[in-house]
Amino acid sequence: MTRFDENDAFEAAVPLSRRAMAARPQPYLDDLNPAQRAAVMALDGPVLMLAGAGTGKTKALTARIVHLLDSGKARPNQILAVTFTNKAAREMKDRVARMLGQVEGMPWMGTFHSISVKILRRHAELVGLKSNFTILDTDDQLRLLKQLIVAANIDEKRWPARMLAGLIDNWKNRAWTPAKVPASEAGAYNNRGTELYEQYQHRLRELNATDFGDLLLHVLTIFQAHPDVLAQYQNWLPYILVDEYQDTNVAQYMWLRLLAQAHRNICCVGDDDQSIYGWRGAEVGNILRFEKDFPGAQVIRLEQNYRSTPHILAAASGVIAANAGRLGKTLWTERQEGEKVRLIGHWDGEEEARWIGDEVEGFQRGRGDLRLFGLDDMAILVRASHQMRAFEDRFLTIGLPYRVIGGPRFYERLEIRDAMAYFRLAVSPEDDLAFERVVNQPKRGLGDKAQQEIQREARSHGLSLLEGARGLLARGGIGGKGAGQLRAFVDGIDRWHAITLQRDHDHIRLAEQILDESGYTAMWQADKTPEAPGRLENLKELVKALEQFENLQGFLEHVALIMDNETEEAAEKVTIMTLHAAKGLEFPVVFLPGWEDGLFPSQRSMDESGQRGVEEERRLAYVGITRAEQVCTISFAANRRVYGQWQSQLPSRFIDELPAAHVEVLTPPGLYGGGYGAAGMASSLEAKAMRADVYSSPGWKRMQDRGASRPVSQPREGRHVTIDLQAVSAFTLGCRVFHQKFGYGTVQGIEGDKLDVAFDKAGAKKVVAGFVVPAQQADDIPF
DNA sequence: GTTCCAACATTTTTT
DNA sequence: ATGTTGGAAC
Repeated sequence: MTRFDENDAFEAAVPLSRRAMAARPQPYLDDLNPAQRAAVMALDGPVLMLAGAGTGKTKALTARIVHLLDSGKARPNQILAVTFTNKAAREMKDRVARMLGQVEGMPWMGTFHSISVKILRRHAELVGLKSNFTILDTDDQLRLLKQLIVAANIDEKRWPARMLAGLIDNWKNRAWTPAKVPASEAGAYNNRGTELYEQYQHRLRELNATDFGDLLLHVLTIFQAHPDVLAQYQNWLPYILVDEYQDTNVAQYMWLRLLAQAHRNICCVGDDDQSIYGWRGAEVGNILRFEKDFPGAQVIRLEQNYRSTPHILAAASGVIAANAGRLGKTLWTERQEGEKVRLIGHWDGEEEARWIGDEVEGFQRGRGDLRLFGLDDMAILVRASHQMRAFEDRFLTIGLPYRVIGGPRFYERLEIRDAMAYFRLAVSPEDDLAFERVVNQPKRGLGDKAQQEIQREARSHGLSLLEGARGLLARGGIGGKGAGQLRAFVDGIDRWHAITLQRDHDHIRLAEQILDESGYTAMWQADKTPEAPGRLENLKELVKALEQFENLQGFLEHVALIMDNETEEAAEKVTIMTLHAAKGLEFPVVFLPGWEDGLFPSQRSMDESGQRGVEEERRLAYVGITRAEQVCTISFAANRRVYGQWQSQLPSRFIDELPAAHVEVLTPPGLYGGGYGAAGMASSLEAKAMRADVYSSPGWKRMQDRGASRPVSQPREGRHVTIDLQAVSAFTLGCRVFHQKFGYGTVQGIEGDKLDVAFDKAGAKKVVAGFVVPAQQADDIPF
């Protein structure tokens, strides 16, 4: 973690010296194109940099920072540079450092959350917190909510805590404090949503804790309620830069607007076509209305692409063109060479994995006239993480080294979270959530009963759980084997806590001591399940990670905000990851498998968000294609096993949108000459004929022999039926409908453009009317 | 208090 | 198919 001087960050703005104004060579401007240079030089007034994929936006952004400093306009601590991820923040820091040779003085470069924490620690008392508040992660949050749900006598089965957590998160993303949640949301979570939200916030305050949403929301509240504090920050930070602006949610937007109001010197960089986080509150609208929010804003488009071949750009543009309401950009490149985007259909998912494995090996050895590619140059980008498995299986079989990005993160693993809870207890023994997590981990014979006793004791005296336990032991309120174990646990915490208070204690040694004395290490050593050795390994790694910090406290703070795990192994490997994880990356060779309707675009996205959902999926397709520098291969399978069930698939509607002139359709290899290779590009009638062909093919018979079931009739027309809002009237209560994925069902309810449908096979689901057809329409289509 | 089995869900993910 | 979770049996 980059260390910075607290005082430096909060130092009042000092008039600039003249020395910086002196003429100096400005090499960082030299290798910019005209658009980039315009974005860098426009230092007065609001700027929106619309930067398409691969157009050098990070370069322009960092050059702008350097220019701000170099021209003497701003001192390093006067620039607020916000990103979404730690990775992006790190990259920006690195690049500024490379251009300038130092970043120590840039205390306000970081993620929305890390900057918010810095502000909130200073003004915590304004929102009823102490400045040493703890930051809860999703797990702690859920446990807290569960307690509230139980206390409120709600059936947790029908109203899961996850749902409430999601709801509260959504509200916080929209900057709604409990008091500001609009009446229209009153029905949420069985009519008790707002009430529980309020209780939750109350509990958090009692625990002197915040969740991630609070970090932003509290700062927002402070800014709104205390104009003097806001004015202070406005003066401190007259220059604002924002990366990935298309991903900001309403709370972040308000946060930014308040800070930018005074000086109006804000530069936002983003690409409306790459907004793929709508489902977690990102508002494309923020970028679309930038010019309205900041009148007189300059909009600068970066359109020259330095990454991909013309064919790849054309394919991506063709797909994204189908979206409505874009700001619009036309990517171009000076490059001439390059091959077309390749499209291939496969019989099933396994064949697809096999083929891609072969291709990867082919590229590695050098394929025809193409240059050799290393494994690091190749990536497989999937829509959903469960698609990764097929590739892992295949690559293991053929011994192809691969790396999966986006598995469960290190700090989210069970054993790491347990160990961290022990550390938390050692640092702050009053941390009740940590106490709860590990009192009985390893098993100490302290089950529900004993824990309830501790709770009661603590609550009745207004003490922490640890003190409650101590009190219970003192008055003999607990008996048997549990008592001795609890005594040892309490003593242990006291002992460890005492050590943390010593100056110059060895915190690494302490960590080892905690894990040993608590019996936690022993617990995993005794465990004979196959994953136990791995877990022990992880614990060792955790202790090693401590070396970079001065004490446990600093480490815990870091982990709460960072939560990532960048163990980069050197060996060459193919990368497998989701499309979401791939944003911001690039690879010479990209494979995009699984382009089948229902998988990509995802059925759920369409059912829940209708046309808006399809548009976001389409942006995801755009992100996918534009990751490729030289070779981009899109593929789909006619049959796929989904949750252990064979399903016949239709090529993605996005395949229909690919501009044929830039696509090379590869003949499907193998036995099954069903003609699926071009199905996605054929007219619907032809496609239907081809499907009929496939179902009568020997290949399909063979699949049936292997246990595949005959697919539900999936009318291709269904994919393109778009029923406008009035046409919801085509549906009545009780009418029969047909859905691509779930088959036949009966309409149970109608709300707006959503239908509540009881499907014969899949149970009750809510779907957008545009994505089901009246049953008789489906019956008309022969199969 | 612990272990085992049936029911259940199952896009995407950062902080 | 597979992993998680809650409740019943031990």
